[in-house]
Amino acid sequence: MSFHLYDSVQRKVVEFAPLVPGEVSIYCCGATVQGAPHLGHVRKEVNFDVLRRWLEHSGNRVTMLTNITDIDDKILAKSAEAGRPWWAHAFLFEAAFHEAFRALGVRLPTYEPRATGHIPEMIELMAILIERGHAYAAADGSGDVYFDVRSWPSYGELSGMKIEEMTAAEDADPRGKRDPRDFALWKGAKPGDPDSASWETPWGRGRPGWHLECSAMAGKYLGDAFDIHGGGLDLRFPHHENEIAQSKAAGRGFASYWMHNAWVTLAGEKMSKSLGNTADVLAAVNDHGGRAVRLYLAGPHYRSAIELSEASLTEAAAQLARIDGFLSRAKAASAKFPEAGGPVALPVAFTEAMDDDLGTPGALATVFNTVKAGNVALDAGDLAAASLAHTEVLAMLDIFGLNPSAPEWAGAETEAELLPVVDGLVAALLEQRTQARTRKDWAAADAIRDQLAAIGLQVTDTADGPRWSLEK
RNA sequence: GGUGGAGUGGCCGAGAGGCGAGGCAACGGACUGCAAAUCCGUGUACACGGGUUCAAAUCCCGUCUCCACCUCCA
Repeated sequence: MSFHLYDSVQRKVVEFAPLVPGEVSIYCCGATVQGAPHLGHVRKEVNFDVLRRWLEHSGNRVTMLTNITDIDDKILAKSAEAGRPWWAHAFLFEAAFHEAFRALGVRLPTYEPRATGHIPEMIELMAILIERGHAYAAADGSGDVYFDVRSWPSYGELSGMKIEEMTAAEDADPRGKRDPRDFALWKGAKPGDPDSASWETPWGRGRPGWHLECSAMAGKYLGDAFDIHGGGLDLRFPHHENEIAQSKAAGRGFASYWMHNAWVTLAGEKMSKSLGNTADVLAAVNDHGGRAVRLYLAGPHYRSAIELSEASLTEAAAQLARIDGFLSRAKAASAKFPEAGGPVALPVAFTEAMDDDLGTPGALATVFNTVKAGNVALDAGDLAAASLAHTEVLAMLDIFGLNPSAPEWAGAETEAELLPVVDGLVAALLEQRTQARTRKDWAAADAIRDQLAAIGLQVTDTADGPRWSLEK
């Protein structure tokens, strides 16, 4: 079975066929860098990072494009509040997003263009749309440029909404719009806006509307047509609907497939800045570890809402501990493993699950089944089977981005440098404990173990001798 | 009002006509000096009411509840 995905336009799972076999282009709407990232934001990054890894594993060269919206109403408003230039504000939070991604092992996209760096491409796109009769400069001379939704018959193809049934926002100021449902491609500069926040166009000074930048940048880096467009479910309307309209009306093929990830919820409600129910990414990583948070986000299916709680993060950490427990057990025995022959094939159940619309829950179940099989093999002294399970588990964790020895988790250099030192010290103590146990001095043996436990080191006795691990 | 989605065991979370995904927690057992880890075992779950079918968590009809989007949102 080849890769299948749920396409939000067709509303069903369909076979995936890239425009160019072996090459996949993905555009994924990125952050508006107006404030700090929360767990909801990073779910999208983790989900699409797993998609990217899976497509690459399946033999594709993936070009991943994620934009940064570094100019918009909120950035201007919030930077003014904070008393810093809008561009400094945007950069501050761009860095915060990057830090959150790093903490979760999310790889940087292939390209990550900023909206403000692509004004000429936007002007070009607007010129085409105006020429074709799909856009117009506002009659009030404000410098606004609008897309004429009535000029585009298939407007609504993604969201399923009909223009007649759309209710215009109550507080919307129609300004120079011909129809209240027309959306802004470009926003004319307003009095009081910083000079640096507007650019010259044939229709007056102004700045990009939110929707236009994505079409302009996707066109520049991925071409008129590309494979997958992704983003959060809330972007389906209006943002993605508008992207489709303005791109196709300009004669571009745009995306073949649309993928949308669901929410992280808190008490059943979507996490969002406007509701104020956000959870800080770095705090969660600090409490539970980046890999546990990543597992929490990547384990459930990307189209299911997931409820955030302290318990759900703790459980993810427990799941990871089970996997890591096997990995360290297998590593301890690996010196005796037979030579591996050839590349590792992933378990069929894993591949089938992932090929079916990125079925991470089924794929994760396969990880656990393989962990169990590996533990059974270790118990039975079946080194060949244990070795196979070990390599399979690592290969599956690579797809999830959870392989503990992968570069993205080796980031903490000091940790990596200190590890051999700690290992040597603990080994010396464990040697003393082993001697105490040999002479059945349980009090002394337990004292050493308790001492280590007190500083967060857990000692486990195994047939191959004691092992230690850090409590999370 | 329009457009989508959801309700599954103590908890999280898959599945989408027939065999109980997986994990966490709990209980029993094996192993262990003890513990931890590991393994073995233990569950008659699918919002409610009808219907179709040999068979329904899954399909149909109705009802209830919740969530999201409708030009700010991952």
